[in-house]
Order: sequence, then C-alpha cells, then structure tokens
Amino acid sequence: MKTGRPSLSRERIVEAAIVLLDSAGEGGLTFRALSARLRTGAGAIYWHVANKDELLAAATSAVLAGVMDAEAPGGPEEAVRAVALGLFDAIDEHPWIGTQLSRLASQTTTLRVFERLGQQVRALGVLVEAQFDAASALLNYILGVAGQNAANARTQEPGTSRADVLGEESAVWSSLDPGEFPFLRGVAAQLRDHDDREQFLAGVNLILAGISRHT
Amino acid sequence: MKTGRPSLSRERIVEAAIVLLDSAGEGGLTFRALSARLRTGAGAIYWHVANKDELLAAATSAVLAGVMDAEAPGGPEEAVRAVALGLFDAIDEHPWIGTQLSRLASQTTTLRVFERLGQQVRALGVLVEAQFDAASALLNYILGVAGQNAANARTQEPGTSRADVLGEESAVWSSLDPGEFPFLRGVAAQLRDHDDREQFLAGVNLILAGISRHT
DNA sequence: ACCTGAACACCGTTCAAGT
DNA sequence: ACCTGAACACCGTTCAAGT
Repeated sequence: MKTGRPSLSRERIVEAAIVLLDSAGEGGLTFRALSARLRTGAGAIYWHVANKDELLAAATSAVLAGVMDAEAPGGPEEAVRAVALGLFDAIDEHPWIGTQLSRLASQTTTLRVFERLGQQVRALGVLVEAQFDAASALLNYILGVAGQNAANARTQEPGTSRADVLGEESAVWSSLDPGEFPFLRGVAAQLRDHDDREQFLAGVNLILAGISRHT
Repeated sequence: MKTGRPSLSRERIVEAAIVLLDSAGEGGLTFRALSARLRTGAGAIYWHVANKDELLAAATSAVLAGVMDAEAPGGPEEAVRAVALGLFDAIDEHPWIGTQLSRLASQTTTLRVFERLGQQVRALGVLVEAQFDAASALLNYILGVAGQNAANARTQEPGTSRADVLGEESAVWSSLDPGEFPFLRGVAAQLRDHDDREQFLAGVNLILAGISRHT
C-alpha cells in the first residue's frame, strides 16, 4: 500500500515554512509559495494556522525548542553564557529568528528565554531587588544582537559568509569621515578580522561582571 | 500675493511621513496615504525619495538629529547615559524609530550612535583592546530595548499609556504556569509598577560597571 | 472536518504621458 | 525638471463551494 502525500497538519506547515525561510530569506515566506510547496490552496493553511504572525512564532518556537532544552553545564554564569550562545548560534543558522525575537515582545519563546536568564540570576545570588533589572539587561542585550544579526543577514544574499559581511562593513567604516567618526575608523580594521561570536560573548561577560556587584 | 500649497520637496515628504507614523503607527505610512496628505500622485514622491526604506531612514534620522546633537553634560559616564536616555525618550515618543534602529544595521543614524558611545568609552580610559567590545555591548543593549519598546507599542493602539502596557504584560506573567515560570511570576508585581525608563538606565549602569573593570 | 482556489482589499513601485 | 495617476506585480486573508 503506497501512502500518498501526507495530509496537511500544523507540523508540516511549520516545517515547510522553516525550509522556505532558511532557503529564500525572510521575504521567501508567502502563503502562495507555502501552498505551492505543500501542493494545496492558500486557504487550507488558514485552517491550521491563524495568520502569518502565528506561523512565524510557531516556526521560531520550533527551531528554538531544542536550544532551550539543553541542560545547564556548570554554574549559573556558565548557564547564562550557554543560553546566550545557543541563541546566537541558532540565529546564525536561521537569521529570520533574530527578527522574530526582536519584533514580538511577549512571545512565548522570549518569555522562556527571560525566565531561564532570571533563574540563573537568582542562582548567582543577586540581591532580590536587583534580579529583575539584571535579567532584563541580559535579555535586552541578547535581543539587540539578535536584531542586528538578522538585519545584517537581510541585506546580504541568503548564505553569504560571515567573513564577507564583516569585510563589507569594515570597508564602510574605513570610508567614513575621519573628523566625525574617529572611533569607528579606528576599529574598522579590528572589525574585519574579529570573531563576532566572541564579541557577543564579551558583552555577556561585561553584563555578568556588572551584575556580580549586586551580589 | 497668496502662495499656493508649497511645492513638493524631500523635506516636506519626510515631515509628512513622520506625522503619519506618529499618528497612525508603523502601518500608517503608505505611499497612498502619504500622497493623499501631500495632495499629489504616488509617483511624485518617488522623484524625491528612492523607496520606502530610504524614506523611513530619513524620517528616523530627522527625528534623531536633535537628540544626537545635545552636548555631553558631565563626564563620559554621564554622556553615555545621556545618549542612551535621549534615544529611549525619542523612541517613547516615536515608537517606530525603535523598529528602524533594530532593523537597519549600518544605517547612518546607528553608526552615529555607535561612534558617540565609542568616543565616551575611550574617554573613560578603557584599554584599547577592550574599547570595541565595550561600545558594541552598550549599542546592542540600547538597540535591544529599542526593538522591544517598538514591539510593545505595535501591539497597542497608538497612544496607549505606558502604565496600561505594563499592566497588561504584568497580567500575562501572573497567569503563567508557576512550575515553569517561577521567576517571571515572582517579578510580575514589580513589572506593573516599575519605571521602565529607570530599568533601562539600570541596564546601562550594569554595563558601565562591567566596563570599568577594563580600565 | 478539512480542502480548494478564485476573489477582495490592499501594498510598493513603475512609467507613459503630461506641464 | 517635476508631477500625474493608471497600471503592474505582488501581498495576506476571506469565503463560497466542494469532498
């Protein structure tokens, strides 16, 4: 007995949406492209999914599910770094996630990240009055980087290497007016060769260092 | 001699776009609405402005021009706080700016903020090797908050008070599963009454404290 | 209950034609 | 040089009609 094409389901729709987003970029996800790929009508998708925003949220949540489940390795500081780097790497692989995280404030996924960060801040022994601010600072920093990385990916062809992106940006900085932009011109060379994952981590560490003063 | 309606110009277009964005939200800016308001054809606008992205960038830059010009008050730490709060207040007044800043990575406006932060980091006496990371951390945190505030504004009617937004969000957190979200439930009450501008500043101070260790 | 696909109400952008 | 406005090529979403 040969099974025909599997019947439509929320899962299959979300899965196909992820493939489309990964391969064609954020603009690649349309209900027309999606229904073509699933060999169905556009309206059929709406039976399983309320609208495009919900679909994007579901896709984000599906990709991030594995990332957030990973067990914390060492102490709470290590756990914060692990969550942060997990998100960074996921966004590196699927840049559209960065846009989603920075666009939808109280999405379940974001709340989950926030909760996780908050628990580690508690475990760090931060004073109760300072916990909320500390977790919020970590979250906002992570979401800021997420948004910037997604923005960078958007200007590039899907699949451009990180080195190329940095090279282009470095060239822009080098061509700035030296009188007005002494700092950016000064670091333009560093930008070309730096590891932005490491810079991201450096930022997390900076915040963790600041937090440790409220212990 | 009575002057008729002033002739179209890039300035008038940008000005009208800002009015539209402020009054009708991010979705309110369309070339149709804009050309209706300017009593001209949609095509006329394209003679002065390349496309919608350029228009949004110009509108952002116009609003932020005054904010970035303000002289630094006290020392470099004060200057960092001034830049950060200036942006925060501008986004509070014009939430769509938050979206722009977190969407367009190397926009001139963002580079200007970055430069300004970098100069203060230098003035702080931060070690040369640590300056880039420090300025980047500050920028990304600020852009993260910018994006979140814009996202919050987007879900609300244009002009909803900050207290209402916080109240709603607080209600969401209070209704979360206590087993899974102990931290967020714990701070839900704080969220309702807190001053998010102060929390934003607390985050800046956390990063500044971390940075001071690389002096 | 689930799917079809045409139709609706929009977009941003272009472009021949005007002045 | 600058403006007009219809037209083009898209969108997300709806919905009567089918199975």
